[in-house]
Amino acid sequence: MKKKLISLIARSVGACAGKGLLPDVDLSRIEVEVPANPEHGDYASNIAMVLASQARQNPRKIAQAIQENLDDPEGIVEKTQIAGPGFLNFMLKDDVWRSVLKDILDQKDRYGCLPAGSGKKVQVEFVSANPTGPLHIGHARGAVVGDVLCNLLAATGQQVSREYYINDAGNQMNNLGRSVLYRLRELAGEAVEFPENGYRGDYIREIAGDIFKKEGSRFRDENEEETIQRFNEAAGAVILDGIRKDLRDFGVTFDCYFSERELYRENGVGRLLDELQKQGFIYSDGETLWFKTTDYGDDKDRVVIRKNGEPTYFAADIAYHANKFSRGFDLLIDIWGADHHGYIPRLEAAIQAIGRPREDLKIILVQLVNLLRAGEPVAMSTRSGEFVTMREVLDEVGRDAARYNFLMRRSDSHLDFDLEVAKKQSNENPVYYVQYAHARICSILRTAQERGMTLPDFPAIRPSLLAEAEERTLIKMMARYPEMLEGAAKTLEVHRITFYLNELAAVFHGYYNKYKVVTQDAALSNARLVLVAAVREVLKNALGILGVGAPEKM
RNA sequence: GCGCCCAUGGCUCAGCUGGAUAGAGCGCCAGACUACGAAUCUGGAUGCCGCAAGUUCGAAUCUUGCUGGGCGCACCA
Repeated sequence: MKKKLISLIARSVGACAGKGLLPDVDLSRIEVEVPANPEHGDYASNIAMVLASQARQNPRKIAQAIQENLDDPEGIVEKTQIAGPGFLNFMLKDDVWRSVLKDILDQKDRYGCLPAGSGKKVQVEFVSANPTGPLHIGHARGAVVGDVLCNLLAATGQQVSREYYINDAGNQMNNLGRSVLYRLRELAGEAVEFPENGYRGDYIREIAGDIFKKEGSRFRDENEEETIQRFNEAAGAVILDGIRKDLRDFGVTFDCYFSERELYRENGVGRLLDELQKQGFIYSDGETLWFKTTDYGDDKDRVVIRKNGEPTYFAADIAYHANKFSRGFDLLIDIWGADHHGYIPRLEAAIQAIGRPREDLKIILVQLVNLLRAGEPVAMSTRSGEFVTMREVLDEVGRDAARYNFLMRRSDSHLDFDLEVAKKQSNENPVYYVQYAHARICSILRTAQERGMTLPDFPAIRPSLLAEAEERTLIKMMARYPEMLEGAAKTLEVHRITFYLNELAAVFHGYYNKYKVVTQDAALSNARLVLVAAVREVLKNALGILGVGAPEKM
């Protein structure tokens, strides 16, 4: 709808320019929006004010010229008006609005979506937690935001690949193997002092227990370094399996799990560093190799090969992102915990050094979650093993409520997650508000069916019967749904979907309490059944993108 | 010390990339089921949009400075 109006305005401005009324201007700056106040029309454009400074004319005069030169071959505009400092307001014909109902019922679960393959090839990397322990609640937020973003991008035509990067080469993994070894020694009856920076969670004891059952004290006959390496891999595999299962139960799946070790096979990291050194991005100070990230705005250069000859995490990450691009993606999106924000400049520097514009990598920071129980903070620390896992949250509050709660804030804003509130099935918990609207409509349709009515085809109803203010509001809100999705996809802001859903559900609940859908008047009932069926479809589609269920009964 | 993010009713937060009278939910007060589901609805009170300048037709939104809070600042990942 917006697009149609923009092209109407663009043609009018062009016509004005042709007549010498206006200078030629940049048409890409035409904006159309939905005014906050319905009296200001269905849509409004600020074009005249934008042009005023360029054209050095009174904005109202410009608006008038545009208004007079509007050519509306499809006949969608009922009337226009000039208001305020120079807004051009549009009222659309009722038929235009009612045709939205037809679109929704025709397109069903594709309503609001753009054709597959019409967009870019995008890769989204998210979660990417080290397989050193189960996922906790902070990972859960990143998982949901990433998953929903992928759904959203796919719905708006992008070709999306979901990826989990496994940091399985490095010190953290050695800690894991060592932690297992020490628990195993305890089981074998040795008196040991557990390493300071070891992982203390119970899952380590379980893994050690399994190994002990299988092989007893075999570790005593082995070289310690080799044993740790062996336990790293064994424990990492077990933990990663658990992570995959938790994610799957949370509704999050990946197309690819990419192992950091993969990068080191056939010396991929080394070869890339050599290449960059040839190009002058890497220099040596005799002992270590440095990447000149300051060339691209970082505040200092970064080490890629340590004094001891080992590559840093950053070195691997450069190779990893080069690898991603080599797989043909137009756009990479990384989702990180906000505590990693200091890492952004160096990675942006790196992707520019490997020959990509900065816009080809977008990094979404997800703020940390404050976990509460009935208002009281819950202490969390991975190392000490005192933390609430994603699994526990899932079991306690359920998938739908947990996911919805993570989507109620902008991702860069802190989130208080209260377990008691999230599991309450009450009005404090917005997920049920939206789901209830859906279930209610299903109930209405069941009732209609019991009374012998069937959902009529759109052409069979008299759309002019939908004349109540609430009905018009519902229709207009549903007409905005595709625009909302596009905006959310463009800005990568998934929370917009949640807010939209709350608003649509609110308008519906208000309508429901005021008017009856199934009445003695068959024609009116038919029209209203079509309306609420359309609302149900939009609710279901949006909930589907959020990965939240749309129950028919609750 | 340097850098990034945040600051909007009592609380938790939106505010569609600069628009018209700043909005929701929770909480508080008062009401609505012999009704297609009351997990719902209707009405009411609450705001120097942290402070101060600047940019312009127009600022919660952009710029700069300050205040206050969070997070980073490894040859960890």
